[in-house]
Amino acid sequence: MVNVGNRSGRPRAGEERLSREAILLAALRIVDAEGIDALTMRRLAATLKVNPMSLYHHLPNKAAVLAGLAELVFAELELPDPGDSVPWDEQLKDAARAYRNGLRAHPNLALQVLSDPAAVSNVVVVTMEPFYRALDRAGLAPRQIFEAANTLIDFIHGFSLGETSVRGETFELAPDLLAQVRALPEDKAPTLTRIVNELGPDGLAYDFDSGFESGLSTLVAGFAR
Amino acid sequence: MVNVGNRSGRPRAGEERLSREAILLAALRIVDAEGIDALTMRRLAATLKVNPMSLYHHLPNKAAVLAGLAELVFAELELPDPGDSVPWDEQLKDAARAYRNGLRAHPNLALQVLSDPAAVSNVVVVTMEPFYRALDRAGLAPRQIFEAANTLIDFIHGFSLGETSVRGETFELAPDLLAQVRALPEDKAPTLTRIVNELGPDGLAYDFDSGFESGLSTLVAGFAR
DNA sequence: ACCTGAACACCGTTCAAGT
DNA sequence: ACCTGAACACCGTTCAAGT
Repeated sequence: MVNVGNRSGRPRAGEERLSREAILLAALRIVDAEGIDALTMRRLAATLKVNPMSLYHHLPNKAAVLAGLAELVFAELELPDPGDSVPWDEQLKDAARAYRNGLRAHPNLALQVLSDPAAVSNVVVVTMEPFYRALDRAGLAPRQIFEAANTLIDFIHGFSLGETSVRGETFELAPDLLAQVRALPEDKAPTLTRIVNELGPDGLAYDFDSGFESGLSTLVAGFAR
Repeated sequence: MVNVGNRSGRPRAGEERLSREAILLAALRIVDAEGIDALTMRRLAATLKVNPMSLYHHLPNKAAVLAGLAELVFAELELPDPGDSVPWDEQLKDAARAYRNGLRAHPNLALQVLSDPAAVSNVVVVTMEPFYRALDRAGLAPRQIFEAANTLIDFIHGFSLGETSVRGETFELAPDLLAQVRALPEDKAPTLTRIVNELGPDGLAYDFDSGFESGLSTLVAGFAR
């Protein structure tokens, strides 16, 4: 492996070995492959074959790296806008599905992304047009559109949090609901116990896709009231 | 300050200076007061006037401390169950409000709590009875009850994530929506731009309480369809 | 301006030794 | 079993020095 110029000193113009973008892309690869805890400034520098301190010329600190990653994930997000060729509720659902899928593309980053107010605020501005357009077509008033969009986003965020948190964890960490309920003291939660038993093991095998669709349908019905 | 026995060696029975519970309570105080990053094993030991390594006799590692904190927060959670004296939708809303308030009690811990699958799974079992009872009274089938409860929980989680993330941050981090939208290129997001402009600065002053209520109403209407 | 090396003030955790 | 002290293998970041 040729060691192309890890001498110190300022590189000539156009020969910079780093850039904010290159650093963030390398960071994203680490996080995607090994999780958020694997991302350290030193590790990041090593994969870029650079001194750890060099990073600080492009990003002020580690928090900025994480914020930049949230930005990257949302920048990749492109909600489809089928225009008015489909009913408003399908338009809304499609946009919601695309948003969920965008978050799933980098599950190890979801927590970071969803808890970064600046990133979330920005994504609302950049990608929410299909949401607003669909809700407008549904005939809602401006205030209702605003609140409906927020409610839908909150649902997707909460859903994605659950969906991405479970991934990669051992199943011991998400113990079987049926067994847990049956271990409850008698009559501690009678309705829950009855419902869970009626559903049985098969009915409780949670499927994320159908859970998401169920939530979407409920919300659309609620908006349409 | 008297230094009561920081000699080494095993304490006599009943004179143990530590316990899992005491450690977790001390950790909770640190996190509540100074945020999750302030919690280190060394810092935690210092506030307990104990050697850092002593903690490891009660909790296997730092991850176990964080998991224990999530457990604590949810253990405090007590959803009111007014029984059948109120309509089912009020019963459901009240339980949802109580759940939200439980998460707000420790905002610095919300992220940790919501992303801990074991803790979330456990809270569902222990506190969701009012949700299930209300939805049962609404006349939903078991499968619908299960999915409705999940949808409601996801909404509350997503909402709480937004609510607690913004807290304590400088407002620069959640830039003004109106200004952001107006900075967009012409016709990038026409509907969004129109709606936001119609609402104006006052209409956009987001109020978490009314946002939560709006989401609850939408969901209840959707469940009742 | 951009990269480097040494250094500072921390981390979580292992291990051997005390009682 | 429970607590301690020293040590290991890390962190993020500051600072002075190179070009």
